Amino acid sequence: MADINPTLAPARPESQTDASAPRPDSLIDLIELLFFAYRDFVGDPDDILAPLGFGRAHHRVLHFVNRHPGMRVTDLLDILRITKQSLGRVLRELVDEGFVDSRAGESDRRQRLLFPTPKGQALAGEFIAIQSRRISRALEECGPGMREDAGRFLMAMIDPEDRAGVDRLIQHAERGRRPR
Amino acid sequence: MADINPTLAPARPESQTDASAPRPDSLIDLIELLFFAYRDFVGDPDDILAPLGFGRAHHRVLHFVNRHPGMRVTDLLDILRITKQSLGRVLRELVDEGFVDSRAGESDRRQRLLFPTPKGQALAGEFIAIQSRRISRALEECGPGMREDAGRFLMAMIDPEDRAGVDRLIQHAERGRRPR
DNA sequence: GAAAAAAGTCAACATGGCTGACATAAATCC
DNA sequence: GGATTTATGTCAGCCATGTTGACTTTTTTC
Repeated sequence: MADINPTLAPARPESQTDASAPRPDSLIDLIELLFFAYRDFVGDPDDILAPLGFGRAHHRVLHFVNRHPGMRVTDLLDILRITKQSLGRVLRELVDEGFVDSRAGESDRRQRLLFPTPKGQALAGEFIAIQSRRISRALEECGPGMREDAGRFLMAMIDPEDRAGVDRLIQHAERGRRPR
Repeated sequence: MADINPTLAPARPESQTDASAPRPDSLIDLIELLFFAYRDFVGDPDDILAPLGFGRAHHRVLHFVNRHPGMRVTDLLDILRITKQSLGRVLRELVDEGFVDSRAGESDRRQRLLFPTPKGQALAGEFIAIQSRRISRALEECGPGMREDAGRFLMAMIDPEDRAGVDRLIQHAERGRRPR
């Protein structure tokens, strides 16, 4: 990234900040780091998506379908917090191109349960691999303990009322049940 | 509900993980936590933006203009990594509505140097306040030391070749608004 | 004086959000 | 058994924000 224009000295009114007390200012660097970190993080899958004619929306959908095979459309809407129509467009493309399979539920035949096809699993695996590589590298640079610390920090950044749901979602995939 | 995908299901790493070396698979939870954390994080300013008829693009532009008063359009393009045309649209609205001021450079009159107006500073301050509040709360929940740890982790998540630039960007603004 | 740089603009298009209205099948309630 | 609710899908259109490509103007630099 290039240097910011160094030629001008702006006069700012509040430049007489008092460096002693913990200023709200002191967290701006974390705000910006989160911006840049996330930008690179979600940029990783782009190279894989582009040749397929897919975008980031496809990534998100396929990721969660793959993580929670058999999830309902409603579950997905709840996780992604987008409208049925927005999801429908992306989901249809994933089904048409053979990355996701949609079958009627056995107990409730109104439901369409979503499953990744082998092709879909492979693609989802690529996304996980490339993003895991970035995280893994970052954790190694930070030394031991950061895996847990980062997890706690990120969880604490989530709206308190959503944390239980997110936790269930993560745990759930590791136990093999459907989100409720 | 049975697990239909035994091929992906072994991605239940935690069951037989040895804690020594982080395997790629074990990082899926961090991938998802980052997704949810960032979603809530960037969702904060939305309530402020909506009544103004602005979107997240306006937020990003105003933030960096406010942090680096007198920056050139080129600098902003470099930070945001969007096209001149995309930026132009958003920037014009911010200027028209009196949040950003654009003046010709003194030493190089081709340049348009960007400054936040008092109104722009106030709005940018609101964004910083609400996002700082979330981070601050998260850090408190995590205990001491997390501020530095989170900073190191996030920096390590950035593409190595960009880190120096990001660091310069952050330092530059925090070191008083004087050119070096 | 020519070339390069900084910025702006026009036109067209893609992605992925959104609202509103409506359709269908299946489950559930009374 | 009929009414209602639920889960899903779909059409139509709009909006925000990204893209490419071509071109202009002003100013600086070589």
